[in-house]
Amino acid sequence: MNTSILSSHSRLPALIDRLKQKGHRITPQRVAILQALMDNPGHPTVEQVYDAVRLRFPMTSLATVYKTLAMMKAEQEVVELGFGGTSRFDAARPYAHAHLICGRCGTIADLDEAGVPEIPTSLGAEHGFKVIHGRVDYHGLCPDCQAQNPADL
Amino acid sequence: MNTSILSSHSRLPALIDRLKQKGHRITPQRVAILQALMDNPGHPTVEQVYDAVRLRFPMTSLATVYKTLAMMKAEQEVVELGFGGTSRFDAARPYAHAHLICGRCGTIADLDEAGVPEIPTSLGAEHGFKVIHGRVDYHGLCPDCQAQNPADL
DNA sequence: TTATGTGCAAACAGTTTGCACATAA
DNA sequence: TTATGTGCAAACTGTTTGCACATAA
Repeated sequence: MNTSILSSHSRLPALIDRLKQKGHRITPQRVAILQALMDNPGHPTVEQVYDAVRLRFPMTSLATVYKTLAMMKAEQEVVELGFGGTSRFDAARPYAHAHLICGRCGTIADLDEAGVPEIPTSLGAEHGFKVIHGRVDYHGLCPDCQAQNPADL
Repeated sequence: MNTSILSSHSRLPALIDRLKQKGHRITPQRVAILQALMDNPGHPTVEQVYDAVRLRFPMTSLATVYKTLAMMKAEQEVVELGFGGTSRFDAARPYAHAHLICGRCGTIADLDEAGVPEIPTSLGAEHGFKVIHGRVDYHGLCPDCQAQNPADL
């Protein structure tokens, strides 16, 4: 179990309050979706969120998951990360992390606390762009794929 | 016109040679696709590459563009960048650049030569991961969207 | 009570694939 | 000559939407 001081236990109620104050209703489905997002330390696909949600609320539909994620994205509570075909979602976590993405097998590994530049809030001042979330990806080849096709490298 | 010292004029023949040496045939369609990729300083969608290609070779099909891009990705001559729904492609350019992505309107702006960390080749040594291409995105709100809905921010 | 959210199923958009024909080497 | 690439159209996958019903506030 994740024992991070930033686990969902401390962040979920605050998130619910923020959504309520913006006029969104808090349904059991949404609570389950929010929990699934905050409990997942990775970058789950919509399908993975859906599966996690159904453990609590089996009657939740995929469409509702999509709609709720869209709402949260609009409220900037979540960041949509496109990795190739499928979208993945990342609850706007306060700590930065980089991704190691294998171009051959598609594996996405996390690289916490390394190689990630601090988010330059100065960007806002210079370009008028308000930065919510910084993302760093390293595309390349994972060890397995390097070993499998040495001739191609 | 792009007057960069790294323009397609100097890079295209070398790219063609590399593909030939790997056993790929060089068809007129492929040349047009390669040129379109190298001439585009941004991160074109498949459709945009397709449109550019048709200016030279109107008979080129979309399927061929997809197939050629897949081949180039496998050969690591191009990086596929997923931004939300559609994929975009970036000829593996030797200079780093960051993206400013507006979560509301979807605009993607380039931020050359700023905020981009040098690609840590040390990653390879530590994790066995061979880095081909580093990517830095800043998700947030563009100036226009900040102005349009100040109440939501 | 009533504006908002849910669930289903149909519609969509982007991407991939199979196969007959064309062609680079 | 022949293995490889092309083009078409059909198939797929992930995502979005319309609408009747349910429900949080």
